[in-house]
Amino acid sequence: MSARRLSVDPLSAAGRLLGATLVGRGVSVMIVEVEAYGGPEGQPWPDAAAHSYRGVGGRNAVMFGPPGRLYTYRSHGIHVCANVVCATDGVAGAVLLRAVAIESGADVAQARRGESVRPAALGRGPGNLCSALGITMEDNGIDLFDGQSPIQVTLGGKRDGVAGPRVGVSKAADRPWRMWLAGRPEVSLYRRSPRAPAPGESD
DNA sequence: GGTAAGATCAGC
DNA sequence: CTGATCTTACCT
Repeated sequence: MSARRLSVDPLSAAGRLLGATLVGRGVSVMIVEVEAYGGPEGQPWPDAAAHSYRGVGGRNAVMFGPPGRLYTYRSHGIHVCANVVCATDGVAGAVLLRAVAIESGADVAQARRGESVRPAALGRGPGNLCSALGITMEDNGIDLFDGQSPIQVTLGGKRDGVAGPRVGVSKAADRPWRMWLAGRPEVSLYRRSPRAPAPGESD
């Protein structure tokens, strides 16, 4: 089982997921943009921006479980976002999927997103990506390496990733834990969270 | 028991 | 820039 290849720190796992293939629900995509997230103080990668920072809670239990599972959460009460869990059982770590390039099933993705959405934007953004792939909160915790799962991942692919600061977070906003494939039109434009302190400020 | 903020997105 | 919409965490 190659979920073992995700038994590493979040940034390394992010690098391994870049260029990987995700298949399920009539669509096949390549991952082109991700963000790494750590865990609480006292664990290997304390990360104030992570959902797991305050310890195991209601929604984030999957983040503390074994690698290779899907961790979904609802954002702003509206969108669903998806992470791939990394590290080891008991240690929190995950990689947020931020953008994908549709390889096949673009018609299915287009139907889910709406006919007016441009092709490069079909899988751009964490919420949009889940919409395009048909991922819902029902999928929280599924094993992406299990052939029975509705969504499955295959590692291996490009390794020419570029790193920069994370998008949307108000804490630890300067940490360069976002990675993407340079030149890909599906990658979202960087914009700092309006709630984040000025660059370089401690928080 | 109340409230504010949030790993977002689309439309002005 | 703002509204939509709801869950969680933290406060009194």
